Amino acid sequence: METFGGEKSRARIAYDWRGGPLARMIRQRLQAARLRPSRQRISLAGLLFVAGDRHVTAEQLHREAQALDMPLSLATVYNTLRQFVASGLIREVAVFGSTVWYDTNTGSHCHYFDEGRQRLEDIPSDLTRDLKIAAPPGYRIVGVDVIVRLRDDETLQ
Amino acid sequence: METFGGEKSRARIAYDWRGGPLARMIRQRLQAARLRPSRQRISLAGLLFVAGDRHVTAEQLHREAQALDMPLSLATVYNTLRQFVASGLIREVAVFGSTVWYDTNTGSHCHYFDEGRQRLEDIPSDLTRDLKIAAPPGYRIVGVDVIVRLRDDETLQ
DNA sequence: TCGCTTTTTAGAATTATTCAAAAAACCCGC
DNA sequence: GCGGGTTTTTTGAATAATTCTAAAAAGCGA
Repeated sequence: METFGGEKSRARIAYDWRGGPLARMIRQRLQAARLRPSRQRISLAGLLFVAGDRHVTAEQLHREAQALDMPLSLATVYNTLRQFVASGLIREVAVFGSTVWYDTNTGSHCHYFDEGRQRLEDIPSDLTRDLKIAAPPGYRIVGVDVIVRLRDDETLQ
Repeated sequence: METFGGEKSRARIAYDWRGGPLARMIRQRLQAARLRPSRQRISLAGLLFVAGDRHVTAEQLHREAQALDMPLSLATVYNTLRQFVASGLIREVAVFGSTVWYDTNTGSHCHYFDEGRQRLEDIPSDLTRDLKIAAPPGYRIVGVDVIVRLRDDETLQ
């Protein structure tokens, strides 16, 4: 096991991976979505798509990027997440509270929200398949959000 | 058909109903929830519970109260709605966007959200009955929110 | 009515997010 | 590789929804 070992080398790692094979895949993904592969977009896409399904807020993602010395502003995180949503790379999830959550899994599925730890997670099975929903006349369904709010037994009382 | 006919008489109506039979029922409801029946709480409960199921934001409710010359501040509307939620008189609904919605129907049911007109409505049948949800070990389910987002055909394109 | 507690209020503070304009980065043809 | 037009990013201000704070008002029991 190896630690990162200091500011400089972390910076190099954060910078260097942008030339690697992972970065090439991400560039392709961005290009397919007609988004110019800028440093910042590649960095953020890296964080989002490297490790399976993720659920993050803009603030969280920004902190993560900073911890890895990826130079980008909070505004860019917000902009980029919005663009990624618009391009269908990720999706928004409506949760209680004032914060918007982003989910890298764009398929049809539902969420648990842990109110104590403020964490969002996928529900393994797709519950929405069981729902028989019809749009009222004159309307079209643009999305279905199911969120199951949880409290862990300690927090509960 | 009769109009309200001017500021004064609207003010009297808004004030006077607080002595009537409706107000008595609302007082009882507040008392049952261990909330002191202040003018403001009675006024707001009146707006919320007189006319069947309602879906409102704090801002909307405040405007409504002002239009009826009920004297109360926006902060009170926010406080009161939070207390009503805590007492189980109403419930919150998680919707996209930064605004919290309140629903006077506390039973298990789902919602349509009209994104064009920004309006929330109950879905007649209770879809959640079809959902087979289990809490992960160590957790308890404190609520299930299903919101079906709609666009009307004009707004759509 | 008096006095104690709860509630309300106005306005400041906070939080999450968006906006606007300037600076920087990207990309194309040469 | 280099200028020039376009796209992105950035900083800081602006906004929107909500909460907080301390003081004033209202409610309530003796």
